[in-house]
Amino acid sequence: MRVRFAPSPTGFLHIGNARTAVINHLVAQKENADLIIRIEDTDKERSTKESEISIMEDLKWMGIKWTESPEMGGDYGPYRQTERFDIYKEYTDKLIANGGAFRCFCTREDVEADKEDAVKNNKPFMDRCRNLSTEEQEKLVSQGKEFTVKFKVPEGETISFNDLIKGDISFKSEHIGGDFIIVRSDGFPVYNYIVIIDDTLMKITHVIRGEDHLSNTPKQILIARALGLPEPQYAHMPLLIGDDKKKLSKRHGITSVDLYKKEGYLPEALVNYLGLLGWATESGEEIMTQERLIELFSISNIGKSAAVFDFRKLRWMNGQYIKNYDLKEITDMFIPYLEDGGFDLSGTDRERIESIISLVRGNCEVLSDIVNYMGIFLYEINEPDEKTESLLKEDYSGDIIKIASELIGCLSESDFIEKLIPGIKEKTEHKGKKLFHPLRALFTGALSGPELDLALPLIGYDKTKKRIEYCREKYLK
RNA sequence: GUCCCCGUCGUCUAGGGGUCUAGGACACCGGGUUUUCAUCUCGGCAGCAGGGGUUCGAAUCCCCUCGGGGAUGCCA
Repeated sequence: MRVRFAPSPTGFLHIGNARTAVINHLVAQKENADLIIRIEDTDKERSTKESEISIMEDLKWMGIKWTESPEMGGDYGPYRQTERFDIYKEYTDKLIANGGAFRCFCTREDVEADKEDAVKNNKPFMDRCRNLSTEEQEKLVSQGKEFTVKFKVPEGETISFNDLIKGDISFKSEHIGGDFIIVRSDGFPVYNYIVIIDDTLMKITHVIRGEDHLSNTPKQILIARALGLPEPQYAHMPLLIGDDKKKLSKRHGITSVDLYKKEGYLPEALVNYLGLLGWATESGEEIMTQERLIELFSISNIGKSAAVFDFRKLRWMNGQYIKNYDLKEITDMFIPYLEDGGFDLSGTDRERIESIISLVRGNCEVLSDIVNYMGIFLYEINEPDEKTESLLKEDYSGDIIKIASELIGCLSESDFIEKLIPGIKEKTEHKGKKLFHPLRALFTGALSGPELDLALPLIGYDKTKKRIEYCREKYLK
């Protein structure tokens, strides 16, 4: 079994394409199949090398494993379509020679008018150049007239195939929109044409791709037939859509994998979420190792309907991974986010960093959340935000600040942890929310965060004292 | 316009004629734990798009309508 992922390098790896890649990867791992990466770069306006590089990086980051690619090579290369033009040329010549394709000299205006006419009269579109003889075609070419090459759609045929996800699909040839371009006027071949050539030449057995390609499939099958090539099995995955049920785009939030990486999503969580979208396990388990995911996965249990991409659930899932990851490893992952967030860790030993992370990881859903909590332990003073400030200005907070300030002077490094909070409680007679909320604000400058009892030892005596003094100065006039 | 695909809680889904008073997860709401927030835990709210059939019986099968998505000449 051989499957493929064939991105076009026209931007960053989109989350929808990432899902296709993940599914292909899961299938390949499950069936011990080859996974081929092919770069579909025939859109010369939009394809860029940088895009190809970033897509490959994102795939690697997600842990996708492939067996053939442009950089790795393989027995069926080259794996970049722009490097295969001589192959396509051969097939194009063959098609023109056997009447399967023809040169079309129509202008855009001609075609537009003809199509409009066809729609208006509710009859299939017929191309003007469809019946040009070879001689007439040659003559126009020699006159220097611009042309495209078109596939001549046979009349009265039915194209049907069994889609592994959608089931039996069938199209009548007169409904696929008429003769279609396979080579542009600039000589570049078009996706719909070469995709099937490459799939068969690369011995792809199962084409697993997005549903947006479903209506293109009959065209590709027709080309295969005309060329005497075998047809692969197809599996069209339902699309990923936004919460407004529309195609996922920028306005739905972040849609490219590199941005998820930047925000601090773990590749394991992304793969878990993407791999599980569209189906469910029998037992209902959702947080799974990749091995488990592969074990339970089957292309046949993917549902048929489009799925809304749920950012909230992905976040939750990512948080689960953060909470359960090996402490040393997750610390390594957090550190770059801390450095980006402006924290200087050079004076802090590794053990202390790990202790802090072990305490605050529960508050993080994405790695970048860590910057909200690290200041509690590393900065001398954490400037309270507006809400925290208004809490600190309350009378009951004032009591606490006053008592804390009196007490801290009598306490030392060795006993402040066990005596400070109990002492404040006793003297102020505050308890519950009225006690702990102001305390939290006082010690951390925020209204939420890690457990106070555990945080205090990590904050230390000096910082605690400074913060109390700071708040006394500021709020206790 | 035409063709193709799809339609179970807000979201992802389980369920494929009786075991469905429709199950789970995220989100949301409430209780408990935490002498605070979060975490964790327990509970609750909430759905078969609509209408016709078929059947003793339909979320499950068929038809229609509606809704959404996709394709339809130089994107992939």
